[in-house]
Amino acid sequence: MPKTITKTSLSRREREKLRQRKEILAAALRLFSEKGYHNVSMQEIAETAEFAIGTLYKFFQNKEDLYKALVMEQCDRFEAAFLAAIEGPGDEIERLRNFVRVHGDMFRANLSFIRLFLAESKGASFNLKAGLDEDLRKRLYGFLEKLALVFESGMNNQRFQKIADPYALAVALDSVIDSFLLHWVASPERHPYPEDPDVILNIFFKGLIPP
Amino acid sequence: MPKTITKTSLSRREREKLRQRKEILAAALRLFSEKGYHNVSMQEIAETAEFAIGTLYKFFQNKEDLYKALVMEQCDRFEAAFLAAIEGPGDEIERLRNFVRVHGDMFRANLSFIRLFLAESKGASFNLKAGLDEDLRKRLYGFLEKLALVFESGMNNQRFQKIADPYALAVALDSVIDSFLLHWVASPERHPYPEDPDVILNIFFKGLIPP
DNA sequence: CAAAGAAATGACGCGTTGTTCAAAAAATGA
DNA sequence: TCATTTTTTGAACAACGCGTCATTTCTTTG
Repeated sequence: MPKTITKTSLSRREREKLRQRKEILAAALRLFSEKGYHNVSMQEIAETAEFAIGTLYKFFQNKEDLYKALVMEQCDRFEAAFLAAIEGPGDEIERLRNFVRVHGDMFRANLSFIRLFLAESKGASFNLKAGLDEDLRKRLYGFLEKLALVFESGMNNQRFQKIADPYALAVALDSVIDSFLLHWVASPERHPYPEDPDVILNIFFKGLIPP
Repeated sequence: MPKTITKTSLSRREREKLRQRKEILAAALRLFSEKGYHNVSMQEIAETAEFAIGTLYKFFQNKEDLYKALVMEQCDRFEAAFLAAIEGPGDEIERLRNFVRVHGDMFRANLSFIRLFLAESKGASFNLKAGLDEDLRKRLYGFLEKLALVFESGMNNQRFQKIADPYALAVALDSVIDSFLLHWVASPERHPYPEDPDVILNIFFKGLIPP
């Protein structure tokens, strides 16, 4: 009767549960990414994950709950990767380059989730009653403030000129990257996401109007 | 029996029909903007517009049709205004300023539609079976090509430096404006949409890295 | 004014979907 | 092995919403 569970390793039962949960979320991710919240039924998720409908309700209170958990957990991964890039080593310019690069990498590796992610974080998502979008927007703002710190720090040590408010620059850079990625998703051959981060960053680094 | 209709003025009946159609679309716009496609029922639209459900089907084949017509007609207005700005008089810089300004004006005047517009044109919209988003994306691309011409022309007559591909610049400017507007919608007092277009344009005009 | 035609109405049919729960199956442990 | 507990299952339920169409209301015309 192994009631006690070590902090680091869970009981076999619990590990099994987590595995199942992950499988359900994986199936749901695939479906939601392809068809959107309202065009996927619990029936469908259950079939794809090879569980009975009832089983889904052992893990998630309802459909909304399942969806929220899915989006939130994916966002955790994205946020962690982006933070690592902008708070890692290197000067401000190098960190911005890393950010652009990691953004591209993450999106390439999670193609199916991109559209869902952009829809939820940028465009208005009317999927859920109690706004998931609000939670996500808050997280985005929090991240943008940290990205703004990179610009601010660069301005403080004379590496950057004060051409705009740091937060505004953060907003701008993030949106430009997302736009480039969206174009890349739409037609990868016509609008490839640049290997060289400076293709994007030069828009910010260099001035359009000659000095 | 006024069967013949002048090209310019329609019969009383037809004018009446158009008025009704407009009223239905106005009601639908309000509802869809607030709650999104899937959270608005035909019942609700009918009640808001003060018609019977059946009447809606005199004007639109089905719910999707109604929604598409709504979004498309709104986009017509936006596109026309934007085109007037970037193809109007003035040098390239002035035209870009106009574009930023008009963008702000249009959005301010159509607040309720912004989120819907961004969701449909930027984020993935899974609302409809046969992609409205694809149509809109095509239109967006077409417009961006015209916006790119402004940058190209500026480069050709030495007003602009060739810091990036003109189309890339168009994508970037458009996305930055939209992002600023989205932030403004979320909290108008904290992130006001700048009266002075150069607050946004300086990100492009001036270089972050000193020459 | 009355008959014929046109338009508007909204209750209802029908399919869909989220959620429940009693029964079946599997796991447990003595 | 078998009684007991835990987990899984999926048919049944209830709610909902789109779109239809028989009926009513309004308009036109003779």
